[in-house]
Amino acid sequence: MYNTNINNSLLLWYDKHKRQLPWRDINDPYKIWLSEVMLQQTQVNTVVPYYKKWIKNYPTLLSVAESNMDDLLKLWEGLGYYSRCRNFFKACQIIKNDYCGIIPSNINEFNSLPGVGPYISGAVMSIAFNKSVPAIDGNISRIMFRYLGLRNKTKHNKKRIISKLITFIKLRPGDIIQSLMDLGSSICKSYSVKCGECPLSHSCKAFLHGFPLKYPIQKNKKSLPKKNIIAGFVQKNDKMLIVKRKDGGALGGLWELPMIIVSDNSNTSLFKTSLKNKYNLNLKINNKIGDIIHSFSHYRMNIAIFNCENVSTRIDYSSNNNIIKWINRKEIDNYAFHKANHKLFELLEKNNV
DNA sequence: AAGACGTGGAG
DNA sequence: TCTCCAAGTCT
Repeated sequence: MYNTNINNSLLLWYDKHKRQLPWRDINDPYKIWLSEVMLQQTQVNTVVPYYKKWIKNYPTLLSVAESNMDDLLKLWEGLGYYSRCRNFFKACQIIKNDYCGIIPSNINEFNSLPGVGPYISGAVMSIAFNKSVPAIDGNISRIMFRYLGLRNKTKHNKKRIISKLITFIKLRPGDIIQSLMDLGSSICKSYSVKCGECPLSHSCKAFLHGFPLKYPIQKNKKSLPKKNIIAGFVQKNDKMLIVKRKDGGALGGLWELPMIIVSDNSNTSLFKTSLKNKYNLNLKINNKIGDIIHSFSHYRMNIAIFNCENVSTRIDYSSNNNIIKWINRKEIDNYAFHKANHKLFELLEKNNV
């Protein structure tokens, strides 16, 4: 059941080729966990500066648990998938309150925390606690499909992959898991392979069959839907209006210029109505400043931004529990905005608005 | 179970 | 410019 040869080959390769990363060669489960959360669907080079900045500000789990959502989101700003940040914060608070601040080394307890799924629990168990628990991320999945010569991502095949991985990880499980991820990022990539440098090629079925890139079969994706959006640069005296997005939804907890989805973003009447309904603001909408394009993983948006004046006579902005603020342009850095806003801010600068 | 959820980089 | 991807999880 235990594959000594593969275990040795991987460890030899890893000891020679492992990447030096800020979360390597430590066994603090808090730091390992944080790195895994940040690395979800996100490239290593993107994560490194965010990870360093976070650890500098929050060196311990307790410091996170005692922080607040706004400050944490500000550190996460630009990294994307913001529910990761919200869930990590919640999970740290749960550990503080229910586990005396100690990260549970029991996989079922750890796996029950928000934002912790099968991959992260396996990764933390193996890397931080040195337990022989499999962890399957995109890299390891691809490598194992190729290694076993499997093409279809069926439930049955996924089970075979887990069983096979378990035979690899008896000795130094955390290093084996990380060696496979390094292998997947440098040698056994989605669209290119260097089988000549791979420590597994001698027993890799996809390699032996001659066409490793054909394993596994990729699903073709649907094209991105497009959404038209109107945003407003709304001024009152020297300040501009920003609004906070509702927790829980997309980009939850982040700030943005007021914006709405419309079918035709040259028609501003709906925008005017929306700001009246949501914030009890009366707007005079002036010239269009420009457009920006911004894509998410699941849709592409075209945002037209208009110059607006607040002409409300009454100061009553508390309707519907919507949180808004009037800020000076110099205060932008104090709030976490999603990327589309930074593109809009650049546009304002460029047009001397 | 398929779609939502962000962003930047590579080709 | 466009498409696909990069250490997944939640609903």
